[in-house]
Amino acid sequence: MKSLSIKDIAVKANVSITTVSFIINGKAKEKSISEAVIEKVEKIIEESGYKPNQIARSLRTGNSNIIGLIIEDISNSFFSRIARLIEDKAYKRGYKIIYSSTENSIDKAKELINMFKSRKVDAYIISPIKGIEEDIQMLLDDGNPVILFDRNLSDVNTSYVGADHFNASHQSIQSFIDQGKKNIALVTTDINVEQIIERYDGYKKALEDNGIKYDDKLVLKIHFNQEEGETIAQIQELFENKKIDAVLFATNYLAISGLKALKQINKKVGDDFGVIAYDDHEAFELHTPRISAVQQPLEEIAETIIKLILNQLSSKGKLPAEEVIIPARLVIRD
Amino acid sequence: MKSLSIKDIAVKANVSITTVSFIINGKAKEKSISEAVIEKVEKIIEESGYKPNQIARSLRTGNSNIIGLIIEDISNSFFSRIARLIEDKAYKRGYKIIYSSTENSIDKAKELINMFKSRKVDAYIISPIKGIEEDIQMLLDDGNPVILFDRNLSDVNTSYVGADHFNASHQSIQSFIDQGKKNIALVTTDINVEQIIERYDGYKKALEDNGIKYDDKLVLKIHFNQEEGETIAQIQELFENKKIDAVLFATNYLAISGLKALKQINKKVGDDFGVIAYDDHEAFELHTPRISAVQQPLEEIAETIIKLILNQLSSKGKLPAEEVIIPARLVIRD
DNA sequence: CGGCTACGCTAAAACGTTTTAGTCGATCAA
DNA sequence: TTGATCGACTAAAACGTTTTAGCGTAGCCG
Repeated sequence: MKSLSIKDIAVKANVSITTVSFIINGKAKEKSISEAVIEKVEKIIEESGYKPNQIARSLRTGNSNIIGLIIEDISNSFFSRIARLIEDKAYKRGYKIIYSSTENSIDKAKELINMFKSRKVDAYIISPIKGIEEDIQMLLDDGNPVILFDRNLSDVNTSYVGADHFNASHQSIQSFIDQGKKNIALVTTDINVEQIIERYDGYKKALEDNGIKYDDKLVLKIHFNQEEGETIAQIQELFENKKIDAVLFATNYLAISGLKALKQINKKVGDDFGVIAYDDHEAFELHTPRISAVQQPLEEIAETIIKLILNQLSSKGKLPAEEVIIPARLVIRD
Repeated sequence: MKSLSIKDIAVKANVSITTVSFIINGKAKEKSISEAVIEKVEKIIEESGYKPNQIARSLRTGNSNIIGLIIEDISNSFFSRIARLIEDKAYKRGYKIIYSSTENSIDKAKELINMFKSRKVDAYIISPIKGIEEDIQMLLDDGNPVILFDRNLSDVNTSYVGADHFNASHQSIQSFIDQGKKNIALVTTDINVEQIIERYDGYKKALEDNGIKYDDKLVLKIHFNQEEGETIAQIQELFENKKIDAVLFATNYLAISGLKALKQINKKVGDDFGVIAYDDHEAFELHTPRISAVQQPLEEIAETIIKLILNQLSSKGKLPAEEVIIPARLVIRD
């Protein structure tokens, strides 16, 4: 069963294709189509269940009402939650979202950008990785709205929305120090992205501000794509061999692995061993004792992203890049 | 900067559009284009960075190399994990995935189907809800490959991939009984979908098989879209007012809420109070004590879905609907 | 009465591909 | 010599829309 086309409707209504198109697009009044014809055509459309072919539409108009969202990994709860919020908000404004994960692979990221480009998405929301600066610059040069989030790319002049990682990290470490902790570890990843570096810088600066000497041996950089088992082993090694009374995990999945590691070596979180995780997770609230965490304001981030995108879409000319840094919240538990 | 079209390439290479198209689509040999021309054109394409406009392609060929994935909620870890696996596997076979969440709204589900339809996706993977049978039937009538997963729709004759919810639930309850539990509660939702009903049936049957009388008061049906606070309150009420020594949560988010509820009223999970969650979650492994869970074999489900889809896509005629039920695994912890 | 504008509608071009049905010359078998 | 086949390529239709330009009639102004 072939699906209906505008032509079928035109024939049925005994009017021209043009007329039907005007009616579909709400230009009937403006183009002075008579009330009678409008009603007749609308009735036929209704009855036949005709839906315009969006592909033909896109081909003709050059836009798609689709926003492309490129993230690191949809199965990470930070991203899946933000994706959901963005999807929701975009949907309410008449936009659809297509998303896809890069898995931190430069090649896949490039491919995704190309795919979105050849599908003529109207705008791009990207949590980028180093190595795709050129591709992003090309999108910008072609006049596409692009918003980076979560991580910024300093070499390229785009709008960006993200949390204040430096301060959140600084504040976390400060809270440890205020509790009298001295030997504070940082478990982070080796991916070379801004927000991870900022968290590291915040850690360092807080130590310095309090006259505590930075010790390289207390910082563990986990290789990004490795097996969880190995991660756990490395973390255990850190905790068993060093004198440590507090630790900041730079991502929520590291914190999860870290908590598993602690559990296995039977080291308890508590007054004499503090833990803070960056990015909250359901498991932290449930853990005994409950784990403190830095919460990124997801709702606000999503809302800001959508606002910036819509601004850019509705303005003809290019808008100046805008950076929005949103404070993160340290939630102290138990 | 307008993007290049096949015509630009043709002009540059001084050949016809047709020739370029043949080369792009690997039909050069078959259409006996000379080696020299092939090389020349390929070089020009390479240098200019030309990418075919997929929209025009789709319009002409009627397919898109895109598979539409419709799920309940991307921020639920079960779905986001399966989405990631499906995306990955599809990607390796040259297909892209577009996904979107229904939020259990019939209207949104219908809209999504229409959106995918008008974008001419090649196939549909849907975790359906009751009320969209007709829409799915229409997709089938139009000859589209459709695979349902997670939940089946008995009124419509589609392929389906899902876990064996009845047995998993039965087995869970049986394990409680084997431990000597007598008053076993079930916390489930009121959404009227097959897999939830099967879990309920498994619960009932296991009690019956062991000569335990089914007690309506031990079954709590949580309204789907309600606030978490209310859910927690209801669960607390259940536990405080009834004599209960074990509970099966029918979804992982209910289990999360349930554990929060238990924590607040300071009821400990342990030998005299057993908990099993349906669908595993990182929080369960980390909980003290660790929480047992029914694991759906995500990897296998994703793989099976993709296989069925590809089979249908590559066979011309319609294939008979196929139901694949995959056993779930009860993981007993601590 | 001639020229304008408004009304109600439509023909046809354009968007960027794929694909069918050729064309034109050269080679080949009979 | 002729008809068929092959090699190398191409013109043009088609996919389903949107949109520009325009057509014929009627009413109105001066």
